[in-house]
Amino acid sequence: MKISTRGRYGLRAMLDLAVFSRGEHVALNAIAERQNISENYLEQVFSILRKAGLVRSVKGAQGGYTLAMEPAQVTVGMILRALEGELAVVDEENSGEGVESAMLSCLQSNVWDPINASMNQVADSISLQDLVDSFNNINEAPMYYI
Amino acid sequence: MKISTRGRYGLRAMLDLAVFSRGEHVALNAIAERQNISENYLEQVFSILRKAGLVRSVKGAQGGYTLAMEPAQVTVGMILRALEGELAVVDEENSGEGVESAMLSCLQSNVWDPINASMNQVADSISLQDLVDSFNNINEAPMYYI
DNA sequence: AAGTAATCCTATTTATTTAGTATGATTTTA
DNA sequence: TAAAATCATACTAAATAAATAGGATTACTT
Repeated sequence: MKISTRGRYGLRAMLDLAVFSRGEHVALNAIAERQNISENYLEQVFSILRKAGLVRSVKGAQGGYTLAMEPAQVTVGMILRALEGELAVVDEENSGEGVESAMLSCLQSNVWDPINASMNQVADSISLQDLVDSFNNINEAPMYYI
Repeated sequence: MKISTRGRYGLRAMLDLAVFSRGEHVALNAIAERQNISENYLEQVFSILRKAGLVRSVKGAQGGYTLAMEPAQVTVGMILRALEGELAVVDEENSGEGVESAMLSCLQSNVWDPINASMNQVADSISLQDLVDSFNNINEAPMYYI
């Protein structure tokens, strides 16, 4: 029922990147330090984000990561689905017969599908830019992304 | 990210009870058999449901379980919260300071809270009676609850 | 050209949670 | 009194999650 640390760390790291990178590469150890996350573990998370096309990497000294798209183009849903797989509270396939199977289908279409749809809809309605704006507001420090 | 078997089994068992009990006690082994669930495991699930006030039990031979309320009064949300705890994808408390903490609050209020709210809203909008109706429709066998 | 700072890759370990099993006690009906 | 059921709890096994570790590769800098 809970989103794992991978998803939570990853979303937070993406927000960190959006707030602090200003188009330049940011090394993982900077993010890891700011966010108090194990650098080794963050590497695994960024490997997923990179393969999903959400961040770009530059290897070598002075390398690091940048967002692959504008913050306004990236939704929370895209990030979470990349890290956690389909945003779904249940995904049983069910192709049997009988009472058990009929109830499983009934629950799938009346309960799980609507819950899954609403989660995805909310997650897709929030962009990384929305988070950046909110964060800057909270911090009352509109110094980033001038 | 997934609802555990406890929640899934429990919801299915509640639907089974609503469909098949017609106000009489139903023994766990009947449900376990119909739904293909380990009886021992179902016992644990029903222990939770009983303590949550969702079912009533009668001990001894010819005993069993009945719903504690009318199916129209019980929502999917009530059942799932009883079995799974708060329906929330994240619940970190966070009372620190600094960038890390500010981002955690930002994500909590902009992402997790809205997702949690929408899940609960959907789950609370579906009653057990809705599921019974849908199940009977699917089965085209309006023979229960005459 | 060498050294260094970074990503990249993947194996291993540890901890936690989930799922299921087992057993015996208690209660009530027949 | 026997049988059928809930009740309670302890235990085990499997799966998943979280973190750690270490080396390979790449590219910048001096």
